[in-house]
Amino acid sequence: MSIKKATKSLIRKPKTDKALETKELILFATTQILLNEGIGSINTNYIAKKAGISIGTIYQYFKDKDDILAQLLVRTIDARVEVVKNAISLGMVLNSIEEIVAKVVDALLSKSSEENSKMEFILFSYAINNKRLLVINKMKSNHNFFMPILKLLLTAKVPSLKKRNLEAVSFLLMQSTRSIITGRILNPEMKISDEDLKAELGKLILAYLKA
Amino acid sequence: MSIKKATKSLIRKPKTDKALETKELILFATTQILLNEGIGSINTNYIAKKAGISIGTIYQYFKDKDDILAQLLVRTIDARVEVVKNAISLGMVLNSIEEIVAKVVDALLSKSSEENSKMEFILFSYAINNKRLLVINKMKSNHNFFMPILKLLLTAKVPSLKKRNLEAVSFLLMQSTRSIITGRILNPEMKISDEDLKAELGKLILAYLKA
Amino acid sequence: MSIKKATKSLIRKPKTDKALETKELILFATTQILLNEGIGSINTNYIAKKAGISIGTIYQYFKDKDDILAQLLVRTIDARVEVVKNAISLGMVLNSIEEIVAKVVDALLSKSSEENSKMEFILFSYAINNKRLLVINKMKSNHNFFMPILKLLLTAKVPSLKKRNLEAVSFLLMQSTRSIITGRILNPEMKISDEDLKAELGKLILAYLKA
Amino acid sequence: MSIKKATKSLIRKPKTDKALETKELILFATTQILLNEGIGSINTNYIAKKAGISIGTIYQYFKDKDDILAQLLVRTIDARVEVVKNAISLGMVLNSIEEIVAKVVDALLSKSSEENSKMEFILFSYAINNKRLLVINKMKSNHNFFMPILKLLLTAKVPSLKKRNLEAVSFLLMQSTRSIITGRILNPEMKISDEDLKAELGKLILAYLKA
DNA sequence: TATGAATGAGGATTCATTCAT
DNA sequence: TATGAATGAATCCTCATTCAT
Repeated sequence: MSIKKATKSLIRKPKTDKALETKELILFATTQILLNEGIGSINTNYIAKKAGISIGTIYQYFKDKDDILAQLLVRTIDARVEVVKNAISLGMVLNSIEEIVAKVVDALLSKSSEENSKMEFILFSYAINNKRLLVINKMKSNHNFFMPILKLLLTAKVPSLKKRNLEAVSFLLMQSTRSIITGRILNPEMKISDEDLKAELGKLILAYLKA
Repeated sequence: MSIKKATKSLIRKPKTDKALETKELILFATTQILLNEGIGSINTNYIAKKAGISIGTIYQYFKDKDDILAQLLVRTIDARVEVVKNAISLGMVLNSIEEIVAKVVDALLSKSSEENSKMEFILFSYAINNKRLLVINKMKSNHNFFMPILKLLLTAKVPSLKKRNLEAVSFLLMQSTRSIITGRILNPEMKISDEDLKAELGKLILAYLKA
Repeated sequence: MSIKKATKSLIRKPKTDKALETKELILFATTQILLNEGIGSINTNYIAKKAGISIGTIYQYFKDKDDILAQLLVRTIDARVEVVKNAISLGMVLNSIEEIVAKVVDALLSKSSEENSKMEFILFSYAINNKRLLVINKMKSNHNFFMPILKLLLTAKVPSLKKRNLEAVSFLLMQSTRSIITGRILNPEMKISDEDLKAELGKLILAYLKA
Repeated sequence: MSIKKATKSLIRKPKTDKALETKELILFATTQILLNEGIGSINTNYIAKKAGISIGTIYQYFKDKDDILAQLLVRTIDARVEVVKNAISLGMVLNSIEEIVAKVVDALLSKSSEENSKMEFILFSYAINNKRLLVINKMKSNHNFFMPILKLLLTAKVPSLKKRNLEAVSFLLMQSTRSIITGRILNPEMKISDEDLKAELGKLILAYLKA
């Protein structure tokens, strides 16, 4: 997450259990601060305090502050990929497109995905706004991994899509889905029920696929 | 040794042409920095330098740094509202829903809206991530102004919508559209042509409305 | 763009000897500047320079500049209380009122109390003039601690006082004494000898008590 | 009130009524701010605003900020002198010392003297704390003017004083009186009534004179 | 005389990072 | 490995004062 110098790099790769735990402590504390107080409250001394360790220790495990955020974003993205994978992989490829969409939408909008979505928004916009290349590349590599699978699935299930710009279709689908998830989180007092939201998102995706 | 002095803010409300011009200079410089270097590069001394004025002058017209960004976001949002207004207002209420959607999509994705969209993303995520209430309220009041109009238009043109949760439908439409616009800007090397994007976004909206 | 971040204050409570020493260094440097150059010359960079530390270190131990002054005033007040306590506590309650007054006056006007008195004037008037509540409250709590003792002592030694407004008597005694001490310090070229001053102050107090 | 440079000095000595009024406006606004908000809220732009004039105009009548405060202090001191003069001058030299003391105490502690006392405290401690020579000298010249008169009066009325250090006696009297006046103002919630305070101050002075 | 836009030195504070122990 | 004291560059903001109109 840093474009700066590349001098010393004696970052410990934690091997002992204890060390691994310490690293988790740091990432956990950071997550808590991000979710509860926002990225404006993130600073290394505060993270150390929340994690119950000393500031020096942070630098045993992370190159710098951005490194913490970057690793956290990577985790967050991976977690979301996992969610989607789990929603589909269960032999579901045999199901109808309606069922698949329902499953995926359900997984993405589930309560358990909420924190991840919020983290993704916070960290992603931070990375974008500060031109953090590492993170942006991670997003892209992720995109590149997912796109072929999505395209394959789509053309298999909705043959009519073959005639359309699949790149664009996938892009629209992903962006829409992402923004609706985030929108709900950023508007906690929104009156729309989870059920309605899931139903409408499913409807939007299917209608668009068959358009 | 505990209570701060509450000096009245002596912000100048520019009345001279000269003063008004200076204020514009500051806002323009800030915009340039935001678009070209990102919000991470924003600092008052740099703004002053870019604007060709002294640091003190900034504080004649703005309460603090955030005040500059807030005023800029307000402008940005107003500009987008204007774009949509212009796209619709031309007696177009008589046209078909297809034509209306095409016009609006065209306006929103036009080259001239690009900077605004980027600004909106930068400033909005900054405001959200730093819990800036003023801005969030501005977004809401804007939302509250637009929603009734949107609902009216939708039910008039697509009667079948009356049976659905209009709140949810509007929310999905607005979020999707917004994120697709932003997504294109954040991915400048994306291979999808503007024409394809406009066509697909129109398709998405119409398909969803008729779903 | 309107609400400030409320980062928890990460003030170090010095536990190492080193740290404790550093904090003393800061307080000592501040005292020197106050006594020699006046509160108009106080600024954090200058304090750091005089203390031989970096500016950041100050903020490891003090919330802000006022916090340094406040802690210094608390010390100053406590020191004066100590002076009076020591002057009386030595089984002196058995002595005559004349002896007690003489002892207290002697202690308060002693050379060793001079710096304290000057500090008290400087810091107290700063606190008053800038509406610093913390300090004012400290003064009051101090007053509340001392008043009952003073009243007890006075009525025991000068029974006739029972008929008078003890609150007022104590107030006049304390204010007069304080201002005479300060007056001498603020007028270093005054021609009155220390002996004369002590004698006269004693006379004033006793005469008033017996009035 | 300034030890700084002595370059340009094109200070207007107001001759027209209008100009005189403007100067009064400035002094009045400054007084209001000092009394209501404290010296920490004094700044030239704020004074100009409160006075309803432009910042530039201030510099037509005053050399710099300190000049305003200095002129205000001179006025304040003169006003107090006037109060004492008026209390005595009315052929009262023929009265008893008890009557004279009562009159003076009454005048000094009167409601109409309150603002003056507060101003004196604020401005005087400001001047002392910032080593403003002009003001300190004004205080001294005032002192030098008053001392002989006070001494004359005292020896005439209380012959026994001739044996004592008159310099010291006068000093103690003036300091005590001053501090009691100020003390009351700085402790507005003090429970002692004005009547009691006046009576006690009179008692203190007389008892001391006859000691 | 009056205006008020502009200036910029001065001073307060933050926070990522280093390094001796 | 862990600690935490120390650093100081970076940034924000204030306010007395000037000067062109």
